[in-house]
Amino acid sequence: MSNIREVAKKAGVSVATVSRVLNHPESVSAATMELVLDTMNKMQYTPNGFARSLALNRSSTIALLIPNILNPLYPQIAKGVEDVAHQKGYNILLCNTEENGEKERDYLHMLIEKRVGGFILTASQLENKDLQKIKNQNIPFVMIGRNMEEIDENMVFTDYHIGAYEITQHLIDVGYRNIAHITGSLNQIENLQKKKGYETALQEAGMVLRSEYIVEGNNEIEGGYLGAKKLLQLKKRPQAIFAANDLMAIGAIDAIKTSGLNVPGDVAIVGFDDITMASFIEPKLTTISQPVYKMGLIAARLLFESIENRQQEDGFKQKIFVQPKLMVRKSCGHEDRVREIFN
Amino acid sequence: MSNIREVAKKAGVSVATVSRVLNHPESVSAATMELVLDTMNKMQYTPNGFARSLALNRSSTIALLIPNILNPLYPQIAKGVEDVAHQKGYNILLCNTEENGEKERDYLHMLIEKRVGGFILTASQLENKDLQKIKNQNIPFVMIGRNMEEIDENMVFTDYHIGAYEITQHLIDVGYRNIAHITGSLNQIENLQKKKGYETALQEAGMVLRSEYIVEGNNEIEGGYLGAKKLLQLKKRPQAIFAANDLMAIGAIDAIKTSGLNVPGDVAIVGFDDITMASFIEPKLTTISQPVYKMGLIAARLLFESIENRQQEDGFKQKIFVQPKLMVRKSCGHEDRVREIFN
DNA sequence: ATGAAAGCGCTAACAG
DNA sequence: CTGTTAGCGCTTTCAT
Repeated sequence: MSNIREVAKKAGVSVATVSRVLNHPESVSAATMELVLDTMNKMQYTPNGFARSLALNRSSTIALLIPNILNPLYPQIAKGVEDVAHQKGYNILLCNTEENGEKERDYLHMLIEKRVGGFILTASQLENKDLQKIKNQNIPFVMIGRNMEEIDENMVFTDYHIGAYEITQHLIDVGYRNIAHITGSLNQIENLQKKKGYETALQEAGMVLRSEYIVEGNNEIEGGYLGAKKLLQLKKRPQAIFAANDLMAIGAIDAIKTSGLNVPGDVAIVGFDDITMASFIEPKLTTISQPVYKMGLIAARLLFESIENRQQEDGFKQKIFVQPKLMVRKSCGHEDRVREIFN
Repeated sequence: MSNIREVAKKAGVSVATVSRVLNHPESVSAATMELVLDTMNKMQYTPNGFARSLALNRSSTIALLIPNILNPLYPQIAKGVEDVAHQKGYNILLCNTEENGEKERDYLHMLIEKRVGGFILTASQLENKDLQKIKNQNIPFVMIGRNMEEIDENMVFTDYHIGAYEITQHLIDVGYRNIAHITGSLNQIENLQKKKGYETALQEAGMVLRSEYIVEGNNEIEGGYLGAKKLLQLKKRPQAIFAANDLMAIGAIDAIKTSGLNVPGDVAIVGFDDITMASFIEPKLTTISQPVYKMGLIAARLLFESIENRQQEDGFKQKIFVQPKLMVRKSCGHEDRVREIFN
C-alpha cells in the first residue's frame, strides 16, 4: 500500500504538492496536476484516512445509536440519517444497543475514541452524566425520540404521552369501556409516558384503572403475544387493547386469532408507531404515526449544523417537536361500532 | 481534549508508560498503574483512535454494505454481523447502497480510505474489477448472498436457483397449471437466478413458458402490488404467483385482496426470504427461508478469521453454502388443494 | 506554483 | 519496570 511520499518521489514532486492536488487542486498547475493524478493512478494510491484525520483533527463519520435494529422503526430512522450523511460525504457507524444501557455506554466510549464527528442518539438510555462526557469532549449530538424536558440539547421527538392519550381516547370514543394496555419495557421512559397517557385518558373519561388490565411487554412481537394471552384469561376480558408499539400489537392480534377470537369483533387492538406492516396485516392496524424517516433526516441535518458551527460558542439548542398522528384503520373496530350504535 | 503527553507530564511519567498502561498493563507496576489511571480520569483523557490506528496500521472497524436497509432481510444480517463484531470489539460502518452500483462503488472508495479492517458485501453489485481494488489494498472481505461461481473469495450464500425451483415445483405439486412470476430487479444476478429456477421447474413439468406471466418488480411491496395488478388483468388470469421476495408477495396479496379476490382461493401467492412478517400476514405466506441472521454471523466470523490471519499467505477461501428451505404455510393453498383433490 | 519541515497523538523498539 | 525516540501518513505554514 503506497503512501504520499512514494507518490511524490515517483512523480518527482514534493509531498506537499501531492497533498495539494488532493485538497487544494486550484493551487496546482495543470501540468503538475495531471502528472500527479497519473502516478497516483498507476500506483493505486489511496490516501490514508487516519493520517488525514489525525492531521486535521476531524473525521467524516458520525455515529448512530439505535436500540433495536430488528424493530422496523429504526431502519427508517437510519435511512433518514444515512441519506443526509451520504450527501455530506460522511459515513455512519451503526451501533445496536439492544435497549441495554451498559452496551450503550460501552459504545459511547469506543466512539469517543474513534473521534466521530457527532452522535445521533435514538431512544437512548444514557443518563445526564454520560451526555456530559460527550459534551466534555466537545462532540455535538442530537437525540431522537425521547423528550427530556429537563435537559437542554438538540432533540427531535414526538410526544408519547399525547399519542397514547389520543389513541386511548379514540378507543373510548368508539365505545369500549374495558380497555387494557400492554406496555413496553417499563425501564424506558417513553413507555412510562405512554402508560401515563393511557391512564390519563381513562381517568378523564371517569373510568377506573384496573391494575390487571396493565401488563408489561418487551417491545417485541412475542411480548405482545404473551401479554394478550394473559389478558384473555382474565375473568373480565378486555374489549380493547392498546399495545405500546405495533410489533406488540401484531403479536397481540396473533394471540387473539389463535385463541379463536376475532379482531376487532371480540377484542379490538391498537398500536403505536405505524410501521409499514401496520397497513398490511389483517385487520389493518389502527395506530399512532410518527414520521420517523423525517425525524432521521431532521436529526441528521441538525447534527451537521452543529458540526459545521462547532467552533462558535455553542449555539442554540433546538427541540423539534413532531406531531404524532392517529391513523384509524380496521383493528379498532371503528366502523363496526359506529354501525352498531346506529342500528 | 487532552493527549497522552499531557497525561504523562501531569502524572510525572513518560508517554511510553502511559501508553503501556493502556496496551500492556501487565508490564507496569501497580503503583504507577494506579497513578496513571487516576490522572487519566481526572483529566478525562480519551486516547485518540486515529493516532492509534495510524501507528498500528490497523483499525477496529469493519464495513457492512447492504442494498436496502428498509427490506427487513438486511437488518437481520446486520444483527448477525453486529453481534460478532461487538464481541470482537469492532464497530460497523453501515452503508446502504440502495441497489445502486454507483453508490456502492462510491462507498468502496470512502471505506478504503478509512482503512476499514474488512468488508462484508451483501448482494453486492460490485464487479470483479472493483473487488480487485479491495484485494490490491489487501483488505479482507466476504460476500453474502450471491454465489459467483467464477470468483474464488470468501462467501456465504444460498442457492437462489434451487430455492426458486423448489417453490415453483411446490406450486406445481399443489396442482396449479398457470403459474406467474413477479421478478426482482433484473439487473441483479440473484433475480436472474430465481427467474431461471422458476422457468426450469415449469419446463421440467412440461409446461409452456408464457412471457406475459413474467413481470418485473422492484423488490419492494409496491412492485409486487403493481405486478399482481398487471397479472390480474390478463385474459387468462394465473392461478398462482411466485414473487421473488416476500415484500413483493405482500404487495401482491394486497393487490389481490383489493381486487375483491381471495388468496389463495382465487390466486395463490408464494414469496422468497421468510421475513418475520411472512408469518403474520393473512394468509400466512408460503415462502423460501434462508437463515439470514446466521449468515450474518458466519460471514462475520469468516471475516475476522481473515483479518486475524492476514499476514499469512492468504489462506483458503471458503464458500459456505446454506440450504434454502421451503416453508409451507397458507398462501399457496396447499391444504385447500389437497382437500379438493381428495373430494 | 512548489518545497522543506513541523506537528497531529500514539506505539514500539531500544536502552537502561 | 521505565524513559527516549523514531516513525505511522498526512496537512499546512513558511519560505522561495
